[in-house]
Amino acid sequence: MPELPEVQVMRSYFEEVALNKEVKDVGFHDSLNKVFKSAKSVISKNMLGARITETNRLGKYLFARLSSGKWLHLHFGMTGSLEVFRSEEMPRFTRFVIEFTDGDKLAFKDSRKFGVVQIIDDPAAFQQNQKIADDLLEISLDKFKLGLKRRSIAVKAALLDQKLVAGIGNWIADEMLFNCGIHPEKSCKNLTANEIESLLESGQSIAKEAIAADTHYGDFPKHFFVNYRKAGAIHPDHPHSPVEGMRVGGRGTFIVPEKQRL
DNA sequence: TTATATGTTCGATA
DNA sequence: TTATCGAACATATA
Repeated sequence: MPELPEVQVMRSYFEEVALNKEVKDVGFHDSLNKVFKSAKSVISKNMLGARITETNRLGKYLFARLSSGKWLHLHFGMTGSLEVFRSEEMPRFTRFVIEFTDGDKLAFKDSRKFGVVQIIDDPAAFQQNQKIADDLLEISLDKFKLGLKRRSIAVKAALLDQKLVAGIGNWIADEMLFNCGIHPEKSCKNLTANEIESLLESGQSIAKEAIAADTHYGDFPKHFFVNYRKAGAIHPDHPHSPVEGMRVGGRGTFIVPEKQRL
């Protein structure tokens, strides 16, 4: 579930559980070591005995500052999430566990193992090295516009590119394009200034509303397109134009044809 | 059994 | 060289 709003909600959850607590132990549970982008010894060395002093987020990337000096970076891939447990058996698909001295254990779960657990110097350096753009909630209209202008790909593919703006994922991209009445395959270079502006506004308000609803699906505003995001569904505002599925930029994509013409 | 999945990266191609 | 596209990654679920 991890796009910007989901990661923001997980950040809050992480803070509730971990802030100012001391790490007593860490546990590694991925036999293929796919999610550990730093050596396990490095993760242990930096985390054992350290406290979590603050958190940060850029797009879908979550960071936790360690009192030992470096930062823990978590990325949730397609299927990552967090869950606290204590004496129970660890949750299904747990890949990484942070155990605190008060007995709480925080599980990083990720069935598909596209997630990341890693030690980094600091979020700013990480952003630079990975060439990640500004967060959707922070980016200026100018930067957003420039990023779109210098590409000639389908607008949806551009929105999903974290080097253009950080935090948009597949459902938010569809949501934005629906709101703005833009076909996902429209080329970036054919976007009008108005369309670009409304895309950014739309993306920001979607993210904020989703965070406000705690990213709980059932609590999303009724007008959210994601509620009707499957082929054949009928959006109440467009009773005669059933939702159509297609593939754009390699991703499942849904539109209301009547509203989003090429 | 087949298709799809809320993400990112890498290699091939233009 | 640079931009774009599609495959690949590992696994679960419908």
